[in-house]
Amino acid sequence: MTALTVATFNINGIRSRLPALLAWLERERPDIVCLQELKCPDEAFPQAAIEAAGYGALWHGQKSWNGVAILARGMTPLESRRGLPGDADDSHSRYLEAAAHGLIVGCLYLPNGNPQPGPKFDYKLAWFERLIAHAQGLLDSGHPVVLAGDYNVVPTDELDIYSPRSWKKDALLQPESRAAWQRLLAQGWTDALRHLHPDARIYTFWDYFRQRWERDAGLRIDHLLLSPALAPRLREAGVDRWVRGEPKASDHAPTWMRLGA
DNA sequence: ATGTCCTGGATACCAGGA
Repeated sequence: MTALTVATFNINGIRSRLPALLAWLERERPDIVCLQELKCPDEAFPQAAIEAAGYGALWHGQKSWNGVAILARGMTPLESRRGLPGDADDSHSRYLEAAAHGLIVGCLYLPNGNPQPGPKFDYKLAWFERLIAHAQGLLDSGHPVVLAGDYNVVPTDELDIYSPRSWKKDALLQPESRAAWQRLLAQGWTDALRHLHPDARIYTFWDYFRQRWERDAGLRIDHLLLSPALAPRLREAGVDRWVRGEPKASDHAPTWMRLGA
């Protein structure tokens, strides 16, 4: 086994953000990348540019919204699942799973759920239940698994958000969202960033509104979870904040962890 | 309520989503 960097990045439109993605890949050279919010139909995915950067890719896109991809440096990931089980009528492209560099990687874009209450929030919670059910199966397999992506959940009011005041009614902070997150973790998953930095304020998303980047008014909603088989390899984790400060940046920054050999 | 930025459809802006 070799050391690996695994990252997740909500890119908010892969076509308009392709130069930013390529610059980040070149500078940080992650081994595995989970991307969300491609906002791009399958036929328009920029495969050639990503391959030229040294990455094989799988993608599950759709027109206008959602869309997830898994990149692996020097290889093409081997797809194991496209879409979460449990609802044949769910047309959103929000889950993709593959084997790469000796890991099973689940890349997810959990529904935002706003406004709440309402049908979008119900969809979020139902999607979360399907994720929890599927995650249990992954744990039962005993394989080394990473579940990475935009969970659209701020785990706590204290270290995961600059101030909860103006977000109290937001779907990202609701008790139901947080309870689902806690039930997922209670299966045995390790929240990589929080595990290594138990007392640090960590943000991965800064809203475009109201100069929230300039004020460092962020939220931690992009998460990397490790299965018990993999947790002993966790060495480092962080957020590539420099990406958020570039011109025309996504509202999220890449979030990563380093696994030892 | 406000603010910004993406996509797509039909225009020289708007709607929908986040």
